[in-house]
Amino acid sequence: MGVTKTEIFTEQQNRIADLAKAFAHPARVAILQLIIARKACVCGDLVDELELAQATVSQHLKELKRIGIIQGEINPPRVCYCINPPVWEEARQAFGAIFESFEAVTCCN
Amino acid sequence: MGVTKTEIFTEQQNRIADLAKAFAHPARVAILQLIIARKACVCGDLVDELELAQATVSQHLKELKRIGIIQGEINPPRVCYCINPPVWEEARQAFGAIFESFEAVTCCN
DNA sequence: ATAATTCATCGTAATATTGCGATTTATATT
DNA sequence: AATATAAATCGCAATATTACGATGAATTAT
Repeated sequence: MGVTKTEIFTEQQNRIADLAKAFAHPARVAILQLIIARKACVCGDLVDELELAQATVSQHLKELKRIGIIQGEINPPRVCYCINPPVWEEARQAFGAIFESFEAVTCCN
Repeated sequence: MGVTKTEIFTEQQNRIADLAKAFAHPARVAILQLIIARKACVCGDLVDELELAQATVSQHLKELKRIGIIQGEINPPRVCYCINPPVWEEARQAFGAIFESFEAVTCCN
């Protein structure tokens, strides 16, 4: 039904899925990379760098904010975005744990 | 339009987005965790473990196969799934690189 | 005050995803 | 051959996502 049955999964599984969504669209990957590369926070420069309309970029930023992986500081008339370190660390830990959980033991090889 | 403009992003950005999609739905996270936990490959046991219809599980498996992160071995009448080590390693590297690229230097704190 | 800017949000359109029942395919068993 | 089992695929419905033009809100500059 296009509606994910979140209630049948664990909190952890739902959170991992959410964190993964931050990277599950190339525009968001590009936005995160730009924010990181510029160390200083980026704002509407993203619109210039990406071939996407301002409204589209704004929507991706909103999604990244919802997940919590970035934060925006209003610095009128601009808004300055940067990585939110605690959530970034949370994501690193979560994915690190998953990747470590598998030790190349497969049956079909 | 619901259609991602993949052509305006780099190969790498598109690939990372694809790899992230493997983890961007709680059902797929659960499936990967089950496959890993059972070391031996899981097949339709997934349907028993998850409260999802067989058709739904099959579709998630198809997506994971498309990405390449799992592989299925036909072992009639069952199909045995397991992690595809090279792609798993690719994902680990890709996310590792991203997470390392940020060193807690933010402007808004 | 007025105009210019930056960005968020609204509304809309198009496409994608999620989920499942029903069916099909493929093989094993009888 | 007929049946049973396992899994993929089809077709549909419902919801989500992606994208953008237009508009609105907030602030700065004139």
